[in-house]
Amino acid sequence: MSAPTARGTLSRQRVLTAALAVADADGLAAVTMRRVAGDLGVEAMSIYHHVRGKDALLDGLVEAVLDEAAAELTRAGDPPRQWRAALRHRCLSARAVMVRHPWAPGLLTSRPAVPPSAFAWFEAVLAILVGGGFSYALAHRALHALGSTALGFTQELFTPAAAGPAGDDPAAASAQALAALSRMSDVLPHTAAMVAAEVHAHDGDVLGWCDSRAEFEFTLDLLLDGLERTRRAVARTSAARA
Amino acid sequence: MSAPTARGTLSRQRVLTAALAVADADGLAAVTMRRVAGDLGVEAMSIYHHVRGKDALLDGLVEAVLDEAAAELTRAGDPPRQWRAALRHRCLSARAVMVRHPWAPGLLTSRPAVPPSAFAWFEAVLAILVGGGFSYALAHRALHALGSTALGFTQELFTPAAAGPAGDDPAAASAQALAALSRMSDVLPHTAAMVAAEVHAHDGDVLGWCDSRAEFEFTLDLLLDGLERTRRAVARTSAARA
DNA sequence: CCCGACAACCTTACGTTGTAAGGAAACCGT
DNA sequence: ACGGTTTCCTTACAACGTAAGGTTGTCGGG
Repeated sequence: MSAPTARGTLSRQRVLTAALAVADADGLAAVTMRRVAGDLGVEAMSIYHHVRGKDALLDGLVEAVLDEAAAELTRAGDPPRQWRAALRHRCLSARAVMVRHPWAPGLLTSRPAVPPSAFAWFEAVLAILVGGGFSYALAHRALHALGSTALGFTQELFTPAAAGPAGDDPAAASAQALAALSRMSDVLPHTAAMVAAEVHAHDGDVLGWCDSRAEFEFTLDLLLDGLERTRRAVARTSAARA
Repeated sequence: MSAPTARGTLSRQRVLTAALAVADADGLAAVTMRRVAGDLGVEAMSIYHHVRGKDALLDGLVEAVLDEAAAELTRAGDPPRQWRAALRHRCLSARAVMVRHPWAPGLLTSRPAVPPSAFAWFEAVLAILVGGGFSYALAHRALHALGSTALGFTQELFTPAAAGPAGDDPAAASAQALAALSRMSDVLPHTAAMVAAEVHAHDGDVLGWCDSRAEFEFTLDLLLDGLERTRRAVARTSAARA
């Protein structure tokens, strides 16, 4: 017969890396319980002993990607001191990882809740910003602006679903998210501080404090201003050459 | 018995609007052949006579959303003359529609190929930009910069898959995309012109002509510059007040 | 040395999905 | 009235996620 299956050879890690290999090779759609198990020489149900289910597997995948991003960050050398360079450094590192795993951005934004490991990333970005003299309000806007484009992910950061189950009551969910966040203020000091500052500024309007319309316009104007400026710059240089 | 099903009552339009209703009500995951058919009082297989399959149904959905965006555009009044205001107008219209259909951005970016109707949108944006004095090169960058954030969608615009089936040869696919595009130069003059200009500038490096790394850095710097500027502006006003 | 407990792993099975194949029924032009 | 075409239904299958429970390997204590 074939060699008896080596017992005790599976593990959450092995499952996750197998899933990642499948995604890299054949895309996210190919990441199937049966396929991942098969690649490990094992039956589908077996991996349920190491991963709660498909959703947990996908969560594990984003976790893996974010870990890789963190690794990439250190691999790319010491972070610059200046906030601008430091942010650039971070964004380019994130992008490098996303390019390696083209399925990652889609997965990130499709996850129902913000993966916990992502909070660490945001916290670091926030630290850079406030360290560079940004107010929490502006840092908040900056986070959104850099969001989908530069960080490669970010959906609605503090969307109700981010905090855990809270029925269908958005107010309760929001309050719950706030509570969860303040409980983590030791690990995520800047994030917690930012939320506190914003909540205070909007004076209890907890639901609307992340006014995405305003965020959107802010980002949009940032881009439009920048485009206008470079347009003028280009016009000037070509005029000078003539 | 129940009333005999009225024949000839179905149509691609009815199927599409039913699917859109399902997506709005219960999310994109609820858009199932059986569910959509059921909501139309019909069996699953029946709608295959009006839609080639699930994929075509989803394509139809994005088409519907983009049509709605076009409608929103005219509903929001005459477009401003200035390129800046005109672009802003367009982006905000797009956003309004995306907000109405939260599942839309995810669907847009998850579609394997750029939906044809999206090209019309890009063409219009390009027209605004070149009308405002942008070179094709800069307009191209602007398109990417506004991309995911401001337009709400845009993935890799001219990704090989955009042009149709071409096996696994990226070079062939790219050439095919170019050919398809030049064939449409009457409908999409600016798009075709931009591509032509860029191809010429990069002198045959067809594969890398849409260097996403450069695009990324351009957008990133646009944002960082803007952030720095507003940070300084805020610092100034608060200093003046003190 | 054996043996009971405990993982790790497999088997079977169910409900759901997309869709291929072909049958029945209504409509339409002649 | 009737043949053809369109429209819709029935049946069926493969692939998916996963619940339930059986089997087998490993290991510590008697």
